[in-house]
Amino acid sequence: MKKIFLKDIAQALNLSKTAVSLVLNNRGDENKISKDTQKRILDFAKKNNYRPNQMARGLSLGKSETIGLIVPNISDIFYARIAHFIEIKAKEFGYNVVFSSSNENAAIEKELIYSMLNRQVDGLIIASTQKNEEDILKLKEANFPFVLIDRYYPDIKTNYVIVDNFGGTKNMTEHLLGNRRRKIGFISIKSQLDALLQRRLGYEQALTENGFKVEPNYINELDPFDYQDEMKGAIKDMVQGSHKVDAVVFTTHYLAASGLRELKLLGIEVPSEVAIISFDELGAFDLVEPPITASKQPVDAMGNEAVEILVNEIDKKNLKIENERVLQTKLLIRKSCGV
Amino acid sequence: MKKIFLKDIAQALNLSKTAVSLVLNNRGDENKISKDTQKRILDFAKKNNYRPNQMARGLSLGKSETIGLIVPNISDIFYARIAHFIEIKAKEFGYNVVFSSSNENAAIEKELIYSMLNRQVDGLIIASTQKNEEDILKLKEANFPFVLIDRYYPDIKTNYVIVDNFGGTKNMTEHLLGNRRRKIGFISIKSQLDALLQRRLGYEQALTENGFKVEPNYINELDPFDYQDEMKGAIKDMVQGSHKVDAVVFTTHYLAASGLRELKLLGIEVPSEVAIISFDELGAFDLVEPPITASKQPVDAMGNEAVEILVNEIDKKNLKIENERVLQTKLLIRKSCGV
DNA sequence: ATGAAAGCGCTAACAG
DNA sequence: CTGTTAGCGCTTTCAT
Repeated sequence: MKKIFLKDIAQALNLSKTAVSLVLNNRGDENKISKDTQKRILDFAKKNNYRPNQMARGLSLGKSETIGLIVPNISDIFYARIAHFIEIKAKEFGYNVVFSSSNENAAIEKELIYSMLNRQVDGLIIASTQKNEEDILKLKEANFPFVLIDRYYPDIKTNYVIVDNFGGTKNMTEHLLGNRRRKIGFISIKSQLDALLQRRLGYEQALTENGFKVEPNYINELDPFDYQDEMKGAIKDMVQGSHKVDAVVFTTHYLAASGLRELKLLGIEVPSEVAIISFDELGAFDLVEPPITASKQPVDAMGNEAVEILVNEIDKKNLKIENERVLQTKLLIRKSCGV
Repeated sequence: MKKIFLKDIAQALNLSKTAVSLVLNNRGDENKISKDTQKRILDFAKKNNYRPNQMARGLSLGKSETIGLIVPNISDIFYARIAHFIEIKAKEFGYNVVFSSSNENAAIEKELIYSMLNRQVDGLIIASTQKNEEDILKLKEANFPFVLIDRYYPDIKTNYVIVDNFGGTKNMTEHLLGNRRRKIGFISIKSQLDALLQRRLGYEQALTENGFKVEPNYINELDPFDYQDEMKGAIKDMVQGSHKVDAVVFTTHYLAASGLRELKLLGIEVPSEVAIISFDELGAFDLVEPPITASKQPVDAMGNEAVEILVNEIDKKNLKIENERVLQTKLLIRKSCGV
């Protein structure tokens, strides 16, 4: 375990640091260093377990071979899974990943971005609060490699990998319509997030396109930090109140879970009395009673493509990878929407 | 966004780099630098958005203010949640965290440990595969700060924060016994993990202590990478076969979920035909039908304490924080165990 | 084919 | 109170 440095191996082998460095970075051949010398260096390094100090290397190279990941909350299974795929893909390209959670707070996110820049990350993957237009613009102007995931800035041209929120929700709503539900409620989160707006638009479009009209009373957007408490009222009002909704679209997995919890407490039968459907999926949605029909997001593709685009940017290979990706969700039909 | 360096601000203000560095590191007073000069420096830095290069700083200081986190799989909600708490706590102390998943593979874990060391992390938090005794020992001998979480090495004296696996499972089993279940099955994962061994011992102890004997046929340990497939057979055998078990203890949340899935497929009623109980909890276990009684692990405390112990180690403050922590689980009684 | 030397940006003795 | 100087460990130009 005792540390050995570049110069140690140079001394031991009676060579220059240059030679050693070159060989260790696989540039021995191109610098015409004798096969024999190369072998000696490599062997010695292996034998003594040489491990370059990445801070020194990074300082010298001006890069860290690290990518930064900023998400609202790493303990949200959705982001955790994305992180997982990002990690795997990043490693393929030789990058490490450092993560931080913004807690959906723009100020924190801003701080995180700069903190990561100080840390000399080579690129950034951000699931932004969408309230940091300014800093995203700065990144862009500075030509710093980054890609947005999950959420993007419609007004800024950047790399991004998102999901078709509009289409996904439209599809969900049509599924409900197809199951002869006519009074379809919509429970979402009060937020400026474009994703959430798109989900509402998708819902509305499905209705109008099919000749139904959008009933504002059927729409309820809850406080993001207080949705659990507000859910009870929302459900009562929508399902038991005068509206008598016969289905509800939940725009996130945790809303669907929370909603179902309340429905159960109120003794309301799903799907006979009310059908429910969820945008985004939870691992146990198939075990819940009734199993919840949900639109599954392609987290794997999201993570993979984000890294690919990012690394491409970093390397400036400019392989012309398409860098504005809108992925499709997949409807998993279970029992919560009836027949 | 244009980068500004320490020397830029020194030049601009006609000062030395030293002065600037000192002030920026809050050591202005102790070095008797005039309040006025300090203010000028601070103001200028703020105004020009000075951000020190952490690689340079780290190289110079010999530390990175980063802690490394190695877990089996960051997309497992259990580890994701721990990561979340670790992140928060680490930030309190001024540390960033870089994570990597070992995929429960000792070789990968080993590689990760060294890769993180190269990255000059100041300390490590590891949920180890428990197959890297050698490297853990090396860390210890090298006096490198680290703390084990979730899994530890019984034979090595280290810092660790784990959970009372034995007690938790004993408690679960007794709960079943208390509900008049007499033929209690046990489904776990085939593994060398001490945690899993302890869970089995807890189960067995509960039985013998209460005058029942351990029936090997009631115990089934599945392949970690193939448990989904093997689950069907296990359930069939145990519940429908000659054994006719009337309860089963699952040692992880994913086993419980998988087991319940099979139970449902086979049309077996829970809890009337068979009760189930889970070590460790999933967010939706209260929504599942029936809601699953589970032993909840204190992920928050686990993350928090791990960081506290680690930072204490790093700072060598030696505050004599107790550094071998065994936390208690909490049984959440729901409906899957009957009355 | 190999080595000397400068430099990445910052910190820290030490000397004034 | 401030500045000079010497590193931290590695990469890289430029001679040789």
